[in-house]
Amino acid sequence: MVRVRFAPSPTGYLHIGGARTFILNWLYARHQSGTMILRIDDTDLERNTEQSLRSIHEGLEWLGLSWDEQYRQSDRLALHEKLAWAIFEKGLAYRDFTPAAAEGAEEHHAGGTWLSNPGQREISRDESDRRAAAGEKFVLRFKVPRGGGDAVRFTDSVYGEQSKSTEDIEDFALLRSSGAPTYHLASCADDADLRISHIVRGQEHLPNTFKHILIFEAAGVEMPQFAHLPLLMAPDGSKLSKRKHGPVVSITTYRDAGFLPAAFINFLCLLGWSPKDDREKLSLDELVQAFSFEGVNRSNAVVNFTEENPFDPKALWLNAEHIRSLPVDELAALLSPLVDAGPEKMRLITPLIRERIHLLNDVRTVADFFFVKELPPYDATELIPKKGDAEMARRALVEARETLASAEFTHDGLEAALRAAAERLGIKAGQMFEPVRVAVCGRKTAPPLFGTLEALGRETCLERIEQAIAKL
RNA sequence: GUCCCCAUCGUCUAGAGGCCCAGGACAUCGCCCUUUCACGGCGGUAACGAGGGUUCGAAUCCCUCUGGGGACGCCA
Repeated sequence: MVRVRFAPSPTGYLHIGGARTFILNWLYARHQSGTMILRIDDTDLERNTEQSLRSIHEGLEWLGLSWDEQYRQSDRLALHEKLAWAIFEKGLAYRDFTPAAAEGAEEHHAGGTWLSNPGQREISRDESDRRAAAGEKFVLRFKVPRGGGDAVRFTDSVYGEQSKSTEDIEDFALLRSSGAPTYHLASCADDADLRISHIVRGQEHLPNTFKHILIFEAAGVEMPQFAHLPLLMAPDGSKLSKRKHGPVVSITTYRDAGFLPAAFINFLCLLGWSPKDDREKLSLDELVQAFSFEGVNRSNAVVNFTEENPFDPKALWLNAEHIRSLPVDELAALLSPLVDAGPEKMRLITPLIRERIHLLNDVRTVADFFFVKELPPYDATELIPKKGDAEMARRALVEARETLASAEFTHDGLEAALRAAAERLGIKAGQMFEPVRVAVCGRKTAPPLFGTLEALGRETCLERIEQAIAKL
């Protein structure tokens, strides 16, 4: 039975790296008909915030990927402590009475890896118990085996065979001097208790895994399978971080800009994973179907954002692709709240703009003229068609006014009427359409003309053409 | 400093010894379609970090270097 978990610590908003970890966990769970667990790793009381917790839920809610079980680590402290002392009783952990290092003490790193504080491992059990009973502060450390030349080994589903000499693993802490469990202990205790079968997380945890293996072994529980994911990087090569890169890495930024969750998920999956068959655009079902750890890459992936363009161009393209493949009614329903338009009108407009927007919010700029009473001011010279002059523009508009007053107000009817009008004036169709387009849209770049006229309605069209004539 | 991981076009990637003087996608450039813009179609520019091996043959295997990233906390 596959059981996976996403275990964020609520110390900041959910960013795209975290979202990607969640998504790949979720895909694996669904692919295997397994269980997806959300576990809030909130053992660091100092840094936890309720706001962060809300942000995580908000982000995951937007993605629309559900989880089956939820836990909060702070509710399970007793479990963690119990494991720590069980390990201690087995003689695999010891009390370290060394006072906490002063702030900024860096001398550890001077001569290689720090392994343990001098003398502490050797304190006898009796003395250790006595000093603890006397109220002396201590931190409980794992007693990493020394001297045997042993190595800790495991097989990562993504990175393959891994091993690390125990000589390179320091005696990490299990319990702090406050008695509170550390991340390593709490995480392993919970993973064991929740019977997590696969630990899928960022590659930054790869070196930690050796410590976790030691804990699992000491706890005498079945070893979970590990799968580490390549990291998401900023274009400058550094690891994505909330602090350094700000809102561009927040998942809500994508939501608020008008990404479709399906497109966003699709994009994140393609960073560090590939279906290996040249497919780029995949639906959620296709992703679930195609996902496997074999498809996960080992090298880090850059999210290509810049100051001017906060979104990776490929993300934008994928979003446009997903938008285009949405049924008109569905897309119209998503769009109408953004521009405060009725569903009727929006259904008419949607087919005109759906090939022209990358983000849902683009509707505001691409289709703005559909929703304003008064067109923003534009230069009268805009009305002049190619190879024409103001007089031609005026004649075209006057003719258009006549024509549109009586024409059948449908796409085909309007096209026929305006083409005939152009012929009557002896000008090219384009020279007829251009002034009309600018008159009704207020600019040269706009959606297809006939559909636009139809959606705008006869009254508005005539009004705007009238105003344009007045400008000339 | 010590340990771990990684290394194919600008970016995301395919490639698990001959199918690769390296394929796809985005971006970019050009052409076509076209009433503008977009969509679409066609085409171009563009990559195996370096050096050694192994092999008849290496992007693919091994070693070294270089480069990048990560971890070394009583944070997670």
